[in-house]
Amino acid sequence: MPSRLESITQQRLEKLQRLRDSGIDPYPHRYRRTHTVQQAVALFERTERAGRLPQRRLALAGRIAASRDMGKACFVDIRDGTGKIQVYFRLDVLGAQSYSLAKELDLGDIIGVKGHLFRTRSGELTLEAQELHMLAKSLQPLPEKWHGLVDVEKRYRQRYLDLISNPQSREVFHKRSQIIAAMRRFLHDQGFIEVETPVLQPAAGGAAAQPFITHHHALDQDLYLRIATELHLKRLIIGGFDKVYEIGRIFRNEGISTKHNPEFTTLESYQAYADYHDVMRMVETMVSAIAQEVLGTTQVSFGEVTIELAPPWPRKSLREEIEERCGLDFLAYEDPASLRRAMLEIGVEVEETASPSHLVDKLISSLVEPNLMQPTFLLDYPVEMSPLAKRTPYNPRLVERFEAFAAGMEIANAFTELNDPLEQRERFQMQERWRTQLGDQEAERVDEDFLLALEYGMPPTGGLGVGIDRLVMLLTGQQSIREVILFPQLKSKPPF
RNA sequence: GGGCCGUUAGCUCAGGGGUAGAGCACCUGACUUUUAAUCAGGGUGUCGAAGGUUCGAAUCCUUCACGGCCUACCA
Repeated sequence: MPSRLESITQQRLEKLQRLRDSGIDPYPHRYRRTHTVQQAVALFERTERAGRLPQRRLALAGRIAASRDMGKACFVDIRDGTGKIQVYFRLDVLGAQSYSLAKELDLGDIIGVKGHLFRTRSGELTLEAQELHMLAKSLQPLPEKWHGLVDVEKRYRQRYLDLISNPQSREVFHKRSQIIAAMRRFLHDQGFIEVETPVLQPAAGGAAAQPFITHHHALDQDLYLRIATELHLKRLIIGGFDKVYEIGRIFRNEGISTKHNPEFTTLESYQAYADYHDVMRMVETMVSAIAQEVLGTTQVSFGEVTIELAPPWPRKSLREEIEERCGLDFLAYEDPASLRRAMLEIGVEVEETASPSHLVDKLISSLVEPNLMQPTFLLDYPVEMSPLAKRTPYNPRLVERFEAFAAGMEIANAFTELNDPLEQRERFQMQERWRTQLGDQEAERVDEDFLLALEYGMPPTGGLGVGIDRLVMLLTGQQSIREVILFPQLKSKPPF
């Protein structure tokens, strides 16, 4: 006995053969449509308002999303990239031969139809087809029309089915595109130029993370996929591009969760002669401008809460914020071991081998981050966890760095960039010591090539990193990063 | 990595020791303005996989695979 799947496919294959036998190419090379669905609707509504009867014959094309067969007439809904419209086939209009083709249509087939528009008795705008062409025969059944595709794994593995059957999913990715376009416009209007820097690097730096490793055969050399775009963009500031940005994919060889995908997209921007206060103003202005442009509002819903993105966002000292949350002043501890003991007392456990940079980070991620629903800037981080940022004038143990939080997520990270090449070398060396002594695989390495660039002189600079995927989550109300990445990373499955 | 939950027809889901079920989709027939079309008929399946318990396993047990959520690490 053939399986269920094979028998369906067999039925479709027989239909396919019948099409070919009757001289119809089921996969023609092109179809000249005159209008998209959206354009057709707009055209009809214009003529309707002008009190005229639409005369013009239109050619539309799309995938069959539903069909209602009435015997000697039938209705199908077709969908293209712009919308859905009903098509009406009549035996007496179409003729026996074309009508028999219409009767053979399956949900999922892609067709072209030519005819004119009218309104049915119930007022639905409909194209009465005088011609019908098969543009691509579908051999697989589509998910159910009413519930759509629900199976989460299938939605991610076969995203095209998700997009065909779930309008909400189409909407999220459409918005993602608009968000990134709005971001580019904003940066362009501010005088930033967009650049591209290498993904393949001899050493991965610019962030605390483990890289993916690969190998170049011709060079016979190991290369790393970038974990940040930071160090190359600063080289461009040194090169005299005063405002640069890159929107690009970066790769981190770490865990996967609702907030983490191994490859994700960041915006990094660098502005000469600016500090982190200037960058703060830019972030709050940019995010609210994007929301206004794409969503038409600066208020977004996220789970149970409504988030107001209009500037100004509150600025709070990281040190005071942590002290408010748990009574612990991280500056009161001179060495990592005593801070670690104090954290243990308030129930925050950290591994024995954790490097100093991990300690405060742990306090932030467990106590602060989940509680910051409204957009908030936290300012001035410990120097140990920010090897690329400049110290504050008022306390050498802190750097001019901020992170922006919203919806319980970190969405941006920025600092006044360290431009003293000798101090930068010392900071790298401190990181290198953690790597060798504490086994901190995420510590920065001494990057001689970057240090050489710094030695030529980098102007005072404000730098910024924004997690685009998380920003899209925030603006579309999605609770999982997989809902805003078209093809999220999943474990491979054995073939069917 | 740890914990909990899930995997049954193409899709959405019931069924929890005794012949494999429903709706949609699909197939056959009727119907020339339907729209979750309607009406009559048809079940198309490796119950995620492999072992085990049992007279008998979709159901109970073990292991494994994949996924979801929480947790740990990171952004």
